[in-house]
Amino acid sequence: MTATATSTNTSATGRDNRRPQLLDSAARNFCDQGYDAASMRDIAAAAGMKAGSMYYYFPSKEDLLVAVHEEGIRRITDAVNDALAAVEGPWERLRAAIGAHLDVLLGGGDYARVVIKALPPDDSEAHDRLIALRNDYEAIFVRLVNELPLPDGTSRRHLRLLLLGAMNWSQTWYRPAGDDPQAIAEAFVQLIRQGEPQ
Amino acid sequence: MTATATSTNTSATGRDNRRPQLLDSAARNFCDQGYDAASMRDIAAAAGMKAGSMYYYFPSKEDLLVAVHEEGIRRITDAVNDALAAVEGPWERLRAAIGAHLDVLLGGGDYARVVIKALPPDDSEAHDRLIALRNDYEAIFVRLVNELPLPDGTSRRHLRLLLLGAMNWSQTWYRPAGDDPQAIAEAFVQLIRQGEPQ
DNA sequence: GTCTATAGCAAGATAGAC
DNA sequence: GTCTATCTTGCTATAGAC
Repeated sequence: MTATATSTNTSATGRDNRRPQLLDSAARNFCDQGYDAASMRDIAAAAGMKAGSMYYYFPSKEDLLVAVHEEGIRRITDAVNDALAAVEGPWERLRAAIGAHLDVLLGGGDYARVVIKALPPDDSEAHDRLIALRNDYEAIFVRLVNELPLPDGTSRRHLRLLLLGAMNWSQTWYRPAGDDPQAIAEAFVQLIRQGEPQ
Repeated sequence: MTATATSTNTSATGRDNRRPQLLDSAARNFCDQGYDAASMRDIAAAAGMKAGSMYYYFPSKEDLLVAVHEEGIRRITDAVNDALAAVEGPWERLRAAIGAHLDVLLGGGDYARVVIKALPPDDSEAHDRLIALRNDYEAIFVRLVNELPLPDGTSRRHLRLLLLGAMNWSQTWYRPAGDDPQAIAEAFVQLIRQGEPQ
């Protein structure tokens, strides 16, 4: 008996739970329709289940959204950290991070998109928690921007907000037929980098 | 009989309709709660009316949202055009436009906020129409960016998307206690302008 | 674990009195 | 024009059988 399994197995395969499929389905539905418009029935149906059964895995719709957000943030964070692992130079590192962020956000499936598109109601308990999660992630960019060689008096805070805003808003206008996420990242960095001190 | 009035007056004051109050209330509720979560009952109540009565003015909730968007876009457009009227110089004009956009978006009431925060469902008929409205507005920035003196090879399209994204996303992080919209506009322009050709 | 069935409620919209 | 009353529909969530 391991400490992680709290109950006896009910399936010979060990895959005794369908949380992952439910999360996938929830991510897809929240992304397509928004949090309010997505229904538990539809989410369950897309995972091959009836609505009532979901409550075995998630005690409420809001908990489901929180779980999708956590997974989404985790995926973006991992992608950005992976992209940074082998890159040297402050501008190159910023470019790599923006590229990874845009890759996941624009071409990486539904989880990351939900993080940007579907927030819970402003007054809910989950709201503050998800904002905090996002802030943790954005701390990566605080550091990347702080390491840039910039003229004195440049507002690094506004630079970070400018870039994160531009990145996150790109969901609004991005079309796969246009230039790809890496090209967008390159263009954004060039715009900031113009005339930098050589 | 004028062509614009289609029925006999029913009120001695001439203010025979309460559309404006309903729009105000709708803007406030869509802004605070989002399109789906805002209810026709609440919107009507805030305008001193019962839900059923609203349908005299607006045939559906979606029509109400469209009307709020139209008014929001109109207000942003007017503010930006007013700000541009007296300003010369391409960078100064860009700065003025960003300042006006941010003023309305961050401190100008609910209409403009709804334009950014509350879109109708992706598959609705109203959606395309509101996107088109926004594109018309953003054409102002196409022109402002085209007039900037920039190094050859700079992607003016990406510069515009960068700036509009940063502006619109600012609703997410802006707090009245921090620096004001004009200061943010100044900071954004400085970040792009660094090392411009003198 | 998944089901059926349903409680309990709130929503958008309509009908018709006044 | 605004009301009351209500239709119809959909939702989250729960209860209990299997």
